[in-house]
Amino acid sequence: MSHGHLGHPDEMPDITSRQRVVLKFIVQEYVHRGRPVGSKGLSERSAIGVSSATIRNEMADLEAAGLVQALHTSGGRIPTDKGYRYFVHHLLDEAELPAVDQIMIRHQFRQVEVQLERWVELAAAVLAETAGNVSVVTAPRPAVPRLRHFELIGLQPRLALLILVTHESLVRQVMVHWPEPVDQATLSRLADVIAGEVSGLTAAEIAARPRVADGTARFVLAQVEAALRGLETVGDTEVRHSGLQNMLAQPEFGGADAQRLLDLLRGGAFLNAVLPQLAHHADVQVFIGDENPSNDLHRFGIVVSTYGIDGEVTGLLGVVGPTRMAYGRSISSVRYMARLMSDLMADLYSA
Amino acid sequence: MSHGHLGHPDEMPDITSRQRVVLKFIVQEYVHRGRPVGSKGLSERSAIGVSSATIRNEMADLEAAGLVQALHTSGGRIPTDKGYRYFVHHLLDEAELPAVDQIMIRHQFRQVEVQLERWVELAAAVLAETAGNVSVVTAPRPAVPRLRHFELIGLQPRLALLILVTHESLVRQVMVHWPEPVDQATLSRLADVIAGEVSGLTAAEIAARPRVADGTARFVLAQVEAALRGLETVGDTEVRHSGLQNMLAQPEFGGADAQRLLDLLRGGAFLNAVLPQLAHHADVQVFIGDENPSNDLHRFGIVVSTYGIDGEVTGLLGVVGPTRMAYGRSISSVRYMARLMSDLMADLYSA
DNA sequence: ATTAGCACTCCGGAAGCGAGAGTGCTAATG
DNA sequence: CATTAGCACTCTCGCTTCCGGAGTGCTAAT
Repeated sequence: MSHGHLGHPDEMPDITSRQRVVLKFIVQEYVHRGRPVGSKGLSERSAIGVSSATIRNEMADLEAAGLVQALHTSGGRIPTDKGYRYFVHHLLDEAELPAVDQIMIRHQFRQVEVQLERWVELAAAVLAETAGNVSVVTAPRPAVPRLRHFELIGLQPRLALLILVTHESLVRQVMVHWPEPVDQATLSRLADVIAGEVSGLTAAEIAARPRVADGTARFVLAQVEAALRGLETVGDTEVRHSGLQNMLAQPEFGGADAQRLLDLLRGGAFLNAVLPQLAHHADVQVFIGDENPSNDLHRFGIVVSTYGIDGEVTGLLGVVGPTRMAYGRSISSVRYMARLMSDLMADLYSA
Repeated sequence: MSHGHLGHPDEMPDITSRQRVVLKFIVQEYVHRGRPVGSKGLSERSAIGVSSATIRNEMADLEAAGLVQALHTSGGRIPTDKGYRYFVHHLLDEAELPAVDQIMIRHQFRQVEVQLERWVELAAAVLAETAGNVSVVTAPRPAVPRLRHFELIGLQPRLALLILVTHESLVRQVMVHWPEPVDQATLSRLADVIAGEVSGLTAAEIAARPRVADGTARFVLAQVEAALRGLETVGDTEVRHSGLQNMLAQPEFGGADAQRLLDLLRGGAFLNAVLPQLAHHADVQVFIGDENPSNDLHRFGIVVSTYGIDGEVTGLLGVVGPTRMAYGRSISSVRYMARLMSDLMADLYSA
């Protein structure tokens, strides 16, 4: 029952086992119904078998321990961020994603075109659906991409399309303006020659090579290097998201919060906030409320995992929701999707 | 002052020139402040110089003509869809986009990587920004794409990446599973041979060719044809959108409407609804409220234009907002962006 | 044709009110 | 000693009520 991997290793308050049951029920009930939960309803609806008065005492203790709070003098308790965290750490029975969902998801992936971009897209859609929240997925990036192949296709006398494929099967296309007109024959020749020399290298290795004499060749090399380097930098990574409807449907998350989240997702702020916090172990990580790095995220809960092939290509995938979210389901979904995407990457990458 | 091109050619009611002034003021004021406008405020704030009583009479006439309506017995008038339409047709002084904005926009386009996908993305962002609404942009599609070049890159013994470039400089990449292992040398040979035969052709023309004997070659051809055909069908065209924040900021557009719009934008329903309505002349078109084809759109206003090179590649670009939106600004923005994108396409496509 | 004046209507926010739910405390109970 | 019934108290929420302000149509005067 201990899941130290799911988050911060802060020591948690000691509470009795019955208090744990109460806390668990409060979290589940509040997540489910959205209303603070009181002693009476708890003693009746739960199978705990003690009277409301006893519950009240336990609740008082839980409140003293900082795990729940009462918004108003009367009106039941809701979990604090710390309460959620305790729940996620110690109280969550981690079920696998239901087999029905698993089958449905695999089926969808079989339907779709075999294409990285489509997978990422689909992963976002599926994740949003199964977790019932906003999902966030980045395309996988190689740690240090190596050039596998590149191609120059003349579009106009002074304009060509440079397509490069990395060893990790990522594709990038860039338009190149020539300083002077170049014909297709020259392009093909150039591509052949240069490809032979630099394929298998990283951007840094290409840059370190001795300079070639030919001006055009040097120019192409520079472009290739720049494009390859573009794949390295995580800064411009695009964050796919999906499922904003789910968030808007939440009553407590009116326009303002959704707006903030949108702003964060656009422009990479989200990634920059989350990424440095991500430890490198492979399992799902959870950030709840004020544990989040960015102030703008302190009303959200984040369940996130990396995926891909360790040391080769990795992407990020997770869900964002209100702190009051179904962490169990989200964790199952994220974990499953991360595994699935990793498998797909493995199929693609290694023989 | 007549702009018959902006929408439906329905005949409009005859109203006096003073009524036109009143209507214009009502639309502008309502768009700006979001509250119904009454006779008193209008007579004071506008430079019209008549008393509120006179305004009331004029308003009654406008209401009889179906151009404005009173939501409640007391509480001012708001424009009807028909009123907006009249405004857009006859009352709008169409200014060009301010020079400052133009410069700013061009600057941004110069900053960004020369790449079609980036342009589309940027166009969406810029349009949302300048129009202050949700923007919608599709990547340009050729009417009938012709193959310019394609490339086969082996990833694994039985998996290869098929990259094809059309005459219009669009790129598409598809993964191909071989029925049996094929090595890179064979791939290159295949690509060379086949490319020579089918480059310059459309999907239909490729399909019509006599069958080649070699099984693998036939397989490749089928894949190429399918991929090329995929570029023809508009069904799966992805609709980029941006600026949802702007919509959420509107008080009257709570979660429900935003949700509906999101649903529409996802899954291509939006395109399918708007596309058949689009006439083929090149200028901006406006759909207001119940003029919209889809019932789901009847609370929205749409300002949209095609862009690209006539008969060659065309895309769609526009903004969606509440019927109460600043049509003038939106039209300027859309028109300008359509021109800009068309110019960029022209640079790319023709010599 | 325009406008001042008037009686009327209706929205929207403030205030009031009771029901329901929840709380802490105390005293009784096993 | 833990548990629980009972009680007095508090607070929210939804309801009504109640104006003030803004807007309207109509009529009569200019």
